[in-house]
Amino acid sequence: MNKIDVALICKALSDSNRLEIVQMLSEGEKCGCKILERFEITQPTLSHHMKILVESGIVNDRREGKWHYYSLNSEMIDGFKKFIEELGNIKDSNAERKGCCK
Amino acid sequence: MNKIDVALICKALSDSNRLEIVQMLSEGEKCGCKILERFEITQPTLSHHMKILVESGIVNDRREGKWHYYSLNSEMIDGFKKFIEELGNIKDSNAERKGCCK
DNA sequence: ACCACACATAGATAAATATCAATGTGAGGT
DNA sequence: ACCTCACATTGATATTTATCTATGTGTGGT
Repeated sequence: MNKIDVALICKALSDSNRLEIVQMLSEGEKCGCKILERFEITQPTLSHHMKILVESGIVNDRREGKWHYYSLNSEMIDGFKKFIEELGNIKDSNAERKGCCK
Repeated sequence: MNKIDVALICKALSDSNRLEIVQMLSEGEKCGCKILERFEITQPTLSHHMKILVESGIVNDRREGKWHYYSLNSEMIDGFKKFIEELGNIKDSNAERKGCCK
């Protein structure tokens, strides 16, 4: 997973409504109206948020009849976690800080 | 660490320039001008990005004479990692999906 | 054929964001 | 005192975003 993908996922998670939706989906697959119940937003707004989550790749959208079932894309989540896990892990390679601005 | 903090950090990481800055800081503490060298942005733009990173809490700013030394705030990074690590971990609690839209 | 329901799309608006050129600030060196 | 350097702040602008109301689309039931 590259920097652009990760930045996109971060953008998707940078809204606390969307973050909460992802947490909800940790409980398992859920349909749109079930998600809508838990928020004080209108249906078009939820639709907008779901689109962003799906386009970032971390949420799957499965249609069945009238309904849309949303779930987490665990491959994507795992890739994202791996990237984040490596953030801040010091690489000795060129960890010198001697020369600065000179 | 709560949802709002995490959303703020995600917002900070949702720009690929800033994501790259954080990766750079994984190498160790760096001063602003050293960071600026690696990007094709102006100094005010970098200043703007650094402010967002510092305000999100994941980057520290240490002044020394004329310089600003930036480094990762490992407590914050760890808290963030912990939160992300738990994303998508299924909680059995109420993982039923039987009733939907009815 | 019609209606109700779940969801999407369009259009509008207010707020936030990324970026720049220009200018301010504060520290060190001469 | 003056200049230079590292960085911040101030507008300004173009783009993106979150949200709404209103309307469209497709599916299932009667």
